[in-house]
Amino acid sequence: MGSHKKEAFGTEEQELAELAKALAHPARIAILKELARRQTCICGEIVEVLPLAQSTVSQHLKELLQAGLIQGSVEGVKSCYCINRNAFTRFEHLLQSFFDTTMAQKGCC
Amino acid sequence: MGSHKKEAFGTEEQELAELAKALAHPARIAILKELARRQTCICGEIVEVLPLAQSTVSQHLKELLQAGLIQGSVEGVKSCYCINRNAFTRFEHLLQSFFDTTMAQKGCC
DNA sequence: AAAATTTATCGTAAAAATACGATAAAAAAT
DNA sequence: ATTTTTTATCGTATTTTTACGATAAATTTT
Repeated sequence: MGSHKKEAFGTEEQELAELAKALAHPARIAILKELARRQTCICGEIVEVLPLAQSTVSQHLKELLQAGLIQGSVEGVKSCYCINRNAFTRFEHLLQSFFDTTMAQKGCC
Repeated sequence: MGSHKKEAFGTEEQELAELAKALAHPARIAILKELARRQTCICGEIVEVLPLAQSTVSQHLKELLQAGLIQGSVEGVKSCYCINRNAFTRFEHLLQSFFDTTMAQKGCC
């Protein structure tokens, strides 16, 4: 019990679910917004903006990285993150086709 | 410790995160697609389509209900679910403004 | 060289999500 | 009236997520 079972679904569904999961916490949405807001894609000032400990923010950043929504590069002792626009575009396309499918017909309830 | 901390963020961020979380599992995406596919918004044939136990599907349906993405009505012994188009529209708007914000400028990495 | 800064990772704890079987409750069929 | 069907809920086990403090590793600053 409590297993995965996610492999049993289509790859598009899995992909969309993964990306949606990355957005499934307000902290990560806030991080993405903050990364977009700063013209310099600077890093751990994010920690100052969020009401979370540094290690927790680092963990959220890691999840966003794994989902592919952000990119990171080390710059001296500071790490620099920024939005991965390609992944965002892919995300938009997946959502588009999802909404196209689900909103196609009138509701019946 | 594993507390919430979600209240510390903006309501729009919380709202979007909630909706994204509802999409954060392929089974729920598959359920929504199936509900949209059938012209009659019928119910637990979903169980036959998904590779999950009846109780698990029921649990996923409950989460979709709580997120507001579907509506349910009891019809005799069968329960009938269908997509809540209003919630979907709201979801689309929230995503729109999120993408508008995050895709506004060129990446810098 | 020593101290301070920055960030990732480890360890840990608590909470939430995932999944199933068993069971209950209600309606339909026999 | 009894049996069957349908679905929600309960109990439980496992896994994942969330969060923090402590620490390590690397680079600056002093």
